[in-house]
This record gives sequence, C-alpha cells and structure tokens, in this order.
Amino acid sequence: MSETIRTDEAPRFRYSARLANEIEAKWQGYWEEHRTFWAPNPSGPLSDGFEQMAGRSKLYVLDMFPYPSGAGLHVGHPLGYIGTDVFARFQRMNGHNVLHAMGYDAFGLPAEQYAVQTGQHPRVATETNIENMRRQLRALGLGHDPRRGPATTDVDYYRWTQWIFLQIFNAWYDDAADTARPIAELVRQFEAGERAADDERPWAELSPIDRRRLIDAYRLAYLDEAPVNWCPALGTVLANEEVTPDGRSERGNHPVFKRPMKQWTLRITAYAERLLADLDLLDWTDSIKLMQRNWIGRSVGASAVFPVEGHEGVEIEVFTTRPDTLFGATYMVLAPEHELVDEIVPVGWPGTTRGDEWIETPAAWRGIFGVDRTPAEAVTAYREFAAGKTDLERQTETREKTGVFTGAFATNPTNGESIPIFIADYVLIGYGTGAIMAVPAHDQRDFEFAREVELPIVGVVRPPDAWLEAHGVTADTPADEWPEAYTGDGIGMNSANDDVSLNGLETAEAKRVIGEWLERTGTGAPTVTYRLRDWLFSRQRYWGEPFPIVYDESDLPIALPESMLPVELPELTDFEPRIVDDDEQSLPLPPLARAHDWVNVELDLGDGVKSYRRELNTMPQWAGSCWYYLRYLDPTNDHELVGSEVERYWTHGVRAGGAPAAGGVDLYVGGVEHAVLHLLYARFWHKVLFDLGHVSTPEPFQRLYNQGYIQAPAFVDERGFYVEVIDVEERDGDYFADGRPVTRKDGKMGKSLKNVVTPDDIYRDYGADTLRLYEMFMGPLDASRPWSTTDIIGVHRFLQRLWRNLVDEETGVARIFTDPPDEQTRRLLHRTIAAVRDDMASLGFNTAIARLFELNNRLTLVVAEEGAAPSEVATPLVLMLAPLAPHTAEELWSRLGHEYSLAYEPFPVADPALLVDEEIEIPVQINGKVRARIRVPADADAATLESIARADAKIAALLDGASVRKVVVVPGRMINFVTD
RNA sequence: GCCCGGAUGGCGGAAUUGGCAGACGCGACGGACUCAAAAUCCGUUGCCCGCAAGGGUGUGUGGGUUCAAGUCCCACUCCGGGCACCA
Repeated sequence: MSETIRTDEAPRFRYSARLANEIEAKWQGYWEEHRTFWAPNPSGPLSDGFEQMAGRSKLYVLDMFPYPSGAGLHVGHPLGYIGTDVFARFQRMNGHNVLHAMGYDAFGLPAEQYAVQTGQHPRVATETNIENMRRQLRALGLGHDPRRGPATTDVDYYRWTQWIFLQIFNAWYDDAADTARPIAELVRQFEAGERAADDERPWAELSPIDRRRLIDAYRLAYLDEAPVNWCPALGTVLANEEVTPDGRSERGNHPVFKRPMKQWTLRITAYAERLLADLDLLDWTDSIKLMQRNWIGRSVGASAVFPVEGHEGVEIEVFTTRPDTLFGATYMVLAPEHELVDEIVPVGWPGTTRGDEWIETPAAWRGIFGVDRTPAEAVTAYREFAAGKTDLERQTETREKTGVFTGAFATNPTNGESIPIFIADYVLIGYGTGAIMAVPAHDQRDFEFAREVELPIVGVVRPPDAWLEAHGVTADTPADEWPEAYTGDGIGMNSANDDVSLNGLETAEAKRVIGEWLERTGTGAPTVTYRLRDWLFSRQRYWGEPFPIVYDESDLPIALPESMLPVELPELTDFEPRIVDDDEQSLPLPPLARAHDWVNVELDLGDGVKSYRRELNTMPQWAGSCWYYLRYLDPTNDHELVGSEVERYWTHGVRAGGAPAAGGVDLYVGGVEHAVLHLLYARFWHKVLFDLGHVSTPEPFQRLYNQGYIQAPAFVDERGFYVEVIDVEERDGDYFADGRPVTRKDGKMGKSLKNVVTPDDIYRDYGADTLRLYEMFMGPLDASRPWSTTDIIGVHRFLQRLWRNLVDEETGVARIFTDPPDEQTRRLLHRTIAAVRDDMASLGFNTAIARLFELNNRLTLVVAEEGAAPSEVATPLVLMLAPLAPHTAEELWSRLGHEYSLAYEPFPVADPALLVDEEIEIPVQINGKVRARIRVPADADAATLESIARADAKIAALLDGASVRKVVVVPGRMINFVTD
C-alpha cells in the first residue's frame, strides 16, 4: 500500500512526493543543460573546460558494468550506483576532477535468448533495454558524464575489443623477462638462431606451415583441442569459472559435460605469479584477495619423472608437494583421460613380485568389472564408468576410491623399485600433470586406495609420538597397520640410496635435499604448480564480438590486420545455436556458420587476394567488460584504444601513506559475485596491455569495494512455490496469500523470488532523493540488508522537516536570519561537519545521515523558538546534504539565494576550536559500575578528577566506610574506584 | 572436510586504541491539534523488580585475561559466503 499524500490539502510548498518530483525533474534538466558532470580530459576532444580544473586532483570512481536487463531495475540494483554517486559528489565538492560514468555490458545471453524466441534481432531488445535503464538511472539523479557511456555492442566499441584480442594473439610470454612481448620478437629470435624448436630442428629447416605451428604454440591466444565444459542446453562451451562446483552452468543451472573440442584459449596461466603477487599492491578486502589466491591456487613442491618399464623413453611426470616422501611411492596413478594410458597398456596381465614371491596380477588390481578381461578391456571399462559419473554423483558419493591396474610398471627413481601404474578417477586430468606418485603412508587418498586395491604401504616419515599414541600404534608398527595416513611433518626414515639419504631429516630439510638430488640427477626439479587453468575464450553464440581471425587452407588461424577492423557481426534472422547431431557426442554449430557470405571471404592479406574462412565462434561476454574502464576515459578516440596522456592522467597511482600504488581506478564498487571471474580476467588483460605498453599501470583497480545486496521478504506456499509479495497479508504474525498460509523466506531481491520493488514506485510515492537517502541509511554499504517499505518514511520525514526548517511551506520563501546561532547549536554544527566528512570519506553514509538527522533535529528546536533558521547553520547543512539528496539540496541552495549549482561548492570544514568542549561529563564507576556522572573541565588532570569525583554526594556516600584499594583515572574518559 | 565473514532491543542498525552499550531511524505506547481520521508536532520506549527514588540484569553459548570486555584470548553453537579427491 502506498503512502499517498493528500496533496490537495497540503500547503503548496510542503515537501511531498509531488514537490520532490517537480524539483527532481528541474535539476536533472539543469545538470544536463549545464553539463555539470562533464569531467574534462587533459587533452583531446573531451578536454573542454580542463583549464578550470587546474589545481584539482583527479578521481576516477567506477561502478561495475551493468547488463541492461529487459526487466528493468529494481531497488536492489542502484545501491552501489547511489553509493558511488554520493562519494563522487562529495569529492567533487572537495576539489577533485571526478570522472564518474556508466556504460552497458550489452552482449550476452538474455538478449540472444529473447531473440531466439521472438525472431527479433537482439540489437532491438538491447537498445530498448538500454534506453529504459538510462531513463531509470537518470531519474535517480546520478551525476554521470553522459559522453562516456558506451555499450559493448557498439561497433565503435567492439572494434577495440577485437583490437585487444589481436594484441593478445600477436604476443607471447617471455618467461625469462617475465613479460609479454610482441610475437615478432619471438620470430626474430628463431630466425637469428637464438631459440630452437622443441625438437631441436633449426628454423631454416622448418616448412612455412611448421613455422606457423611453432609460433602459434607460443601465442597468448591459441587454439587448443582439450576437454572443455560443453553445455548442450546453452549450445555453447563455458569457461571453468562459469561452471558451478556441482557441474552446472552458472547461468541457467544447466548440466555441463566435459568434451574435447578445439577452442580459443587465453594463456592466463602465464600471469599466475604476477596476478598473485600484485594483489599486495591493491586496496581490496582480504576476503576477495583470498578468493583470488585460492582460485589461482599456487602450490610449491617438485616435479619428478618416473620411467615406464619396457617403454624406452616413455616417462610419467608427476608433481608432488611432498618430494620428501618419494621413497614411499609404492604405485602411480594416472587420470583415466591421461594420454599415456593407451601407449603403456600391455596385451596381457603381467605378474608381479610381492616380497620374494612371484604372483599373478592380484584380482583386486584388475578392477571392479570382473577379472577375466584384458588390461585394455579393463581400462576401457573403467574409463566408461568414470566418464559416466555425473558430477552430482561425484558429490553425493562416499568418495570410495576406485581404479584399475594398467598392466604397466614404472621405476621409482629414488630406489629403483618397480611400482604398478593404475588409473583412478581420484586423479584429475585438469590438475598438475594429471598423474601422481602415490605415497599411501602419507596421503589419505592414496592410503584409502591402497587399502581398497591391496597395495603396499611403506612409511618414510616417522610421525611424532603424540600421533602414534592417539592412533594406538608404536614407532615399530609398520605403516600398513596404521589406521590412517600420517600427513604431517616428521623425521625421514626408510629413505636412502647410495647417493642420497633423507633419514633423520626434518621434512623441510628433506624436501630441500631431495630437490637438489632430483635436479642433479635430472629426474626432476623443485616446481610451482597452479590450479588456475588457461581461459577458454570462445562461445558458440551469435550475440558477441566476432574474432578478427580467418583461416586459410592449412586450417591455421590468421590474424586480420588492424586496418580490417572492425569485423562486424553479420545480419541473421535465426540466432539459435545448433548442434551437428542429436546425440550425446554432438558438436556445437555456431549461428555464424549460417552467414555463408560473411564466412567465406576474399581478402588480400599481403600475398594477393585469396579465399579465407572466418572464425565462427564469438567472444564471451567477459571480453567487453574486461576493459570498459579504459574506454570511459577516451570514448570517442578512433585511432587509439585510449590516448596515453588521458590514460596516464586518470589512472596514475595515488595511495595514501606512500605505499606502492598499483594505479588504475581509484574506487571500484560492485558485487562480490565478480570476485573471481570478471576481476581476474580484467586484471589479466590489463597486465597484457601493460606489458605491451598500451597502459601505464600494472593493475586496473586500485581500490575495490563490495557493496551488499538488498534482500527482501519473500513467501512460499505449501507447495514450496514463491508467491507474489503484493498478494501476501499478515495476520497476528502469520502470513496468508488468498487465504492460504504462506511461509516467509527472505532472499536477494529479484524476479525469481517474486519480491521485486521498482524504483519507479518509490519515485512516485516519495521521490528519488528519499530513495537515495533510504538506501544509504539502511546500513553500511558493504552489508546486505532487508528492504523495508515502512522504514522509508523516516528519511522522507527528515527531508520534509529540513525543508520546512528552511522554507515557508505556504509561500516557498526561505526563512533565514543572519544572526549567529546559539553556542550549543554552533558546536553541534561543527561536530556534525567533522563527523560527516570522516564518514563520507570512508563510505560510512549511514552514520553520516544519522548525524545530519541530529543536526536537523536541533535546528527544528531553533526554528520553533526563533521562527527562522540561522544561515550559519542552514548553509552548511544544505551543502552536507548535497551529495546524498542532490535535487533537494540544489533547490534549497537556490532558494537560499544562490544562482549556480552547488556541485562544485566547497564541502564545509569544521572549526577545530569548536570541536573541543571546555566542560565534559564523565562517568564515575565503583568496581566497574557507573554510579554517578560528573561535569569536569575537559583538561582536568587525574588528581583533580579524583577529588571532584570524591566530592560528589552519591559517590561519597557509597565510598563511606569502604576501603578503596585502587583508583583508575583516565583523564577525559572515566574514573573507577576499586574497593575491597 | 578446509578457509573466510558474521551474531547487539520488537525491526534496520550505532559504539576511535578495551573506557557511559543501544546513536539515528522504523515500529509500539501516551499526549497535542481535529467533529473525526490522515498528515504534522511533543513525550516515553532493552529486559526484570519497584508507586517512586532506586536496584538488578543485559551485546549467540560456556570459560578466561583486565580496575574495566560488544571489543582481547580459549572452546563451542548457529547463520552467510568461498573452495573442495588440488597430489
């Protein structure tokens, strides 16, 4: 139910929704007309007015790129946008040249899916949605620079997205220099013989095709045939980051399958170490840094090579974090998909030795599908079993270890032991080398598998006595009688050969010694491995950026020259992704394949006009959002991504306290859901651009702030379905919809929970300033909090009272007197200014607003007495209100007699002399309990305070007869008498 | 399972380095204005005992450090988030 204000009876100039709407429309028009929020660049077409900014320091405030949804905004969306706007306006008043703008991340699935359903071009829906969102955001009074709001779908924009892709494609990572370099430098190194192909063949002996293959393998963007996340329901492949832990698509929650496919991949892993290390330069919350660290997943250990017996030159490389346990490796495990498996599987089962005894392959080794199969059959059966497991089954399963013997053996390089090679699905193809050495005594998974399959367990680290005791064993108990693996550190044992001994060494020392030995003997080396995988970068969609890539008859990719950009999306009428066949193994057929005239082109790429085939995939939605913050800086530049002077001006590092600054955006506000995906991808692209000299800072976002979500009451009926919140009524604490009981189940506001409140409703009932103020007042910006329509009235009343304190409700004329206010009011004013300044600087808008409430409450008393407000209070109060409720503040400012906008008026500064009181009240405690309060001079010393306290009648009475053991006096704070 | 957050009145939330718990707002209650209602204005409002003065108690639970703990330490409960067979 809306709070309808009976405007017909209210005074003409009472602050009501009607008046607020009038004021808001007026000032939104004014700001637009006067270009109030145009932030001038130091040079170039957007530099008009830069001289007037001389002496001001720059500030770049940024919101995460919004997707223009067809549903329009609900009140949860603009929370962060309001926060950045308040901060930007505050800092503008503090003398900064503030850049604040908003564009649209407009490629992507929803528009395309809508297009598939309706046959309407996605551009149409996208443009309508952007228009609607612009309207809703404009009504909020956000102070954006309207010249800087590109959409990723603009040809002028995606031309540069394609250009960045070309930079990435035409670069390689120079590990020695730890930087990306133009690919031409690599070609030159090969030509000059400074570098040879992996197979040692000299450049001169390579065919042109082989040369291209060789170079392509170094590029930061490369085609890779690898198992990828294939989502048939979406008709596309997905990046690892877009797949949920239970193996479903993050968008739409559809099942995702692993399929080998040839796809574009970006070499983000080359940057793993820098992405990790440079987190230290950033002012981000620890939790976001931690999520990035976890995603990158650095782990330190060693690689080791195990020769496969009977196969000359065939080796299995493993990674281990516990190289000190190498002597305890009693078997190996390959991931079922490992490429060596087929090569090493023998025709028949071999025998093996156990102690001195020669035995046939034990039944337990041959797998769970019967013992009468050949090794090849057993391997095939196991692979089918493993691949058939859905990810959900893997979740719910008790994680019982299964696996099968390949029939092959490897040699443990430390002790020469012959150890069997298994495949098992507890080893993942996607991590490390997809193969492990198994040390069952010191790894719980290996231990469980060894128990299951009857493999030997040899202890090589002596556990501490406490562990032995807790597990009911002694130091003499063989490891295969332990109840579980010992995975901690300890003293090495059973670990010596003629060349090296780890016996008696602490774990850390043993790791060092064996690392040296591995390196010396060429059987391995200390290594660092990352969990991060390269970024799968192609999608089988229509509504995305086409790749600036063509293929010739060799099927190898060829980058188009910059001069051929943009590669525009061809017009289609059917946008649906298809699959080649209707079975499980089906392959995606991108919609662009149907644009035959576009796909097959005649081009002159330097050696005459020839026929080429265009790349059919498009880029993922992340592509456009990886770099938009750079385009905001120089949106009209048609010969550069961003002009370097402009780029340096807006992104040079400023960090308080002299700590090393990463530079980039000064304040970046957005939801925590982008903690890994967008923020990792954007950092990666930025670093590539940095390495190649296109940007001047190593990081894109100096300070990141995660705003919370607006939650809202939601209700489910007996069947568990959500019901529209508007249909729910409350009776004595119970809830009913259409007379049926429903249960309250709050959650993030959104269409799916049917609990959406739109900003348009709130504008209508209260005005945009009330909405802004309410969202900022609800709680700290970084916390999620429940929307409460009843609470809004509080901030609306505040605006109404403040307005009434300054303006006659009947005539609209300001009621101001110029005499100074009383001393108490003046002191409160200056305390308020000091507190509001601090709060706004630290984004503590909720407490800043509370302070303004207090000052206004005081002003109400003054006005009641005097009939008008002292201008010495009114003026700073309006200025302090301006960032939060800009329309109302502008209107008051103008009614106070000012001709121009207050957007660049200096924010009030407190007089320090008025912040200190001469006399203060402090509590007097007896044994920690407050028994009295005394008024004392603010600078009274401890002795004075004690004597004043003792003189207090009540304290004197309570202390009478008690023996005071101790007196704690904190001058300016409190006094505590401790008695026996 | 591992790693991060968090828990304060009926509700949203305030509380520098340990120093008066509950700022500010909502709601509720009482009053003024009104024929009446809404709006507006004034007052009260953590809980318990008490007519009152006043006293007791109180920041998820249990313990500890301290003259003093929402804040620090230990153990736990619940809620939210991230990761998860990561070698």
